[in-house]
Amino acid sequence: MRKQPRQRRSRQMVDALIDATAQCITEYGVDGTTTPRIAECAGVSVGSLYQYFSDKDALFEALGEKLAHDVARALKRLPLPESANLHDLVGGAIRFGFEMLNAREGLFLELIRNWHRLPTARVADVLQDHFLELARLYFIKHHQKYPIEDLQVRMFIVANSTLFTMVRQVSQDEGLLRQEDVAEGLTNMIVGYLGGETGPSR
Amino acid sequence: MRKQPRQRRSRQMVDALIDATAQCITEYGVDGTTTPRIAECAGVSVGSLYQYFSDKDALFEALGEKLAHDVARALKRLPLPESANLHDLVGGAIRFGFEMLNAREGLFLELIRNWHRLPTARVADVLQDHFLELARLYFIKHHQKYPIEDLQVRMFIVANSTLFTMVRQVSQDEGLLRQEDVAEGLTNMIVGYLGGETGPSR
DNA sequence: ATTGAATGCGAATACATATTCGCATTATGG
DNA sequence: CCATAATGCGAATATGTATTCGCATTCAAT
Repeated sequence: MRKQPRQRRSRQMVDALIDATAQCITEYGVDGTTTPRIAECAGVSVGSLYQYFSDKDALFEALGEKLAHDVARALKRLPLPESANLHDLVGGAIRFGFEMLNAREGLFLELIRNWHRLPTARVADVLQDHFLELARLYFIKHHQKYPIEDLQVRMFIVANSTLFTMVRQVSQDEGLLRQEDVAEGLTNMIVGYLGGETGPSR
Repeated sequence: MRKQPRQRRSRQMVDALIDATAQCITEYGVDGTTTPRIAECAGVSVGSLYQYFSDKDALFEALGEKLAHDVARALKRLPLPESANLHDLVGGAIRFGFEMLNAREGLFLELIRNWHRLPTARVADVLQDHFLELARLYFIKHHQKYPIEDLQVRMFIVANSTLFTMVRQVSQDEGLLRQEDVAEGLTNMIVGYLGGETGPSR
């Protein structure tokens, strides 16, 4: 951030700009999100935008920070039934994921699609860490011990498989496959993988 | 294609332009691939480019066609050991996938990363169809019958999970996880999912 | 109220890129 | 060899976008 907003008015403007960025992304896509549009959408001039953000990327970063915060908060409020078995836990997480992708008019969807050219990694990190920790807790509790490294590999595979399969499912407008079926399939696949044995070849 | 290239010289130019497009993508990324650069890289003027391609997208489409063709040919030559078990089959496919992603200086990697804004779906279709057919054959042969729809869901999940997990693995430059471990993990997950039962909840 | 700092503005600047068009060059068929 | 069509060229055009800068407005402290 180029300058700290000291007065109330300017802090509001910074917020409005970040919100406008999100709105433009949902409305015009990442490619159609230009600085003039963001400014107009926020009801602010382009010049003001550059008072507080050194460039367009800084805006996306700020949006990323904010979303990471939001997601972290949403995750904390997710109830974690103590008694739940692995299938229900994973199923719940996946349904939560689909909700997020369909929420906010596809904002997250568009951001994840463009993951490789956006400074939005923080959001992904929050998710990754959360589920890694969750898995650690679960497996400790159930006395199933994997070597740490193996757990990291498994979480990497599970997280990316789930996330991008969901993104692809939500992206195809013609509902070829039912979301519920995909959710159920993913759940089964993951539960089998996480709960099962290490496999024949090692 | 705007005009048919009738003479040998022009047919060569069309090929050179498509090759140049691929080269620019590997060298500068999808975003840095501009029409002037493509033309220069092909040793041809911009004007000539537009003689045969109505716009930049048409070039990407043509590249997609060509790659789809190449991939289809590579797939046909993949040996399919009759005796192989599911684990080896899937493992082979995944190792083939990693090879493709690392081949051609990351051309496929970059294309898949940008899947949502490129007219390159044909390549994915070729892969999808190939593996769907393969799976059908395998399951018929082994007398395990799923309802067709369920097979489609499973292949959708398996294909996307694999593809994007591999892309993510190859994308992270710092080799946090070893490619072999990820390949093995993916294989185990998929074999468990495809070979296992339908799951408790249906 | 006054003054200096903070804030806000948006036309103007500086690129960059896609695409066109009139003209030059080259091939083909007679 | 000639005439005509096909091909090739690249400067020029049109458009869009990021970013700046000098000036106007508002705020906050005295």
